[in-house]
Amino acid sequence: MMAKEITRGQLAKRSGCNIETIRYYEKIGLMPEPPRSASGYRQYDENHERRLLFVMRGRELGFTIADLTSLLDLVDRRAVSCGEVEKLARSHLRSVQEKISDLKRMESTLSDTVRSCSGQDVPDCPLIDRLFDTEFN
Amino acid sequence: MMAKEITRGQLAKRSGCNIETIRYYEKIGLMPEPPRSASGYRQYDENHERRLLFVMRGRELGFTIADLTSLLDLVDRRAVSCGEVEKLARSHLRSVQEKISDLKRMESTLSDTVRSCSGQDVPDCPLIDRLFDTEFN
DNA sequence: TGTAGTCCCTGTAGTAACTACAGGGTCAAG
DNA sequence: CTTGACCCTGTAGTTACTACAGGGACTACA
Repeated sequence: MMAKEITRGQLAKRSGCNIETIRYYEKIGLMPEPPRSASGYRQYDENHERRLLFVMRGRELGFTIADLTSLLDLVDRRAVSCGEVEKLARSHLRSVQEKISDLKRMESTLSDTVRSCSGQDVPDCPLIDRLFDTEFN
Repeated sequence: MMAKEITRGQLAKRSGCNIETIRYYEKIGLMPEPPRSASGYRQYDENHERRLLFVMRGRELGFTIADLTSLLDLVDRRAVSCGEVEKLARSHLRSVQEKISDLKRMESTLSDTVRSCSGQDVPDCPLIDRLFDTEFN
């Protein structure tokens, strides 16, 4: 089989991942150390690209590096158990939902407060008042 | 007027702020350096407490330290302009709204995917497939 | 053959907003 | 006078990258 290896820069371009991030993922063990050319250049193949895309998609879904390390470890050990993965994913889902509700709380307070702003160049400001006001914990 | 100064630990307890965080806020200039007792203990008064609560409420609303530095700078210079504050707050509000929509996208993908999980101890898993699948960018 | 430009290599530092030590001094109670 | 709970300082660790600096390698072109 023909290898058609690519460099780190090429992998970065193809995947859309920052070139330094690829090296970072290697350093923390999320990406394997690829073989090197005679002059020390990293040589990546389709498996590396596949794995990098896995990581990138996982990150887009908000999984932590630790989560992805666990998931890829299951894959690497050929020990994927849908039940286990689901457990991790559901726990992540809950944390995403918590973040959403935190942010929604912020959003409603912010928009309520900003709505009552005059927008004029005056020293009296509802937001400043609200932040100083002892009534709001 | 009677001063009734309190220590850092007391301020921490009263405000609910972590004791180390108070020192951190001082280091980055968000809190002023308080006077010291003869033996070097920090002595805080109501103004410090008020300011700390301002910062804590601001952080709860998701403002960055830089935002709060700007806001408090306006206050300190007695140059609060509701228009200016509103501009900052609206820009922050937009970023909160963006975060919400990012998280909602994550949430829907995650819950869709997890819903199709068998939850059984089997190697075939929709989430893993989805992360590996080239169809999903 | 020389050289310019673009890659790649390494290690390290910086980002945000804290949080948690270690190693030492202080203060109040018994 | 000792014990325990405080306070002080500086520094390192956390998350997930990102951005250098200083040096080698490779390609194209004159």
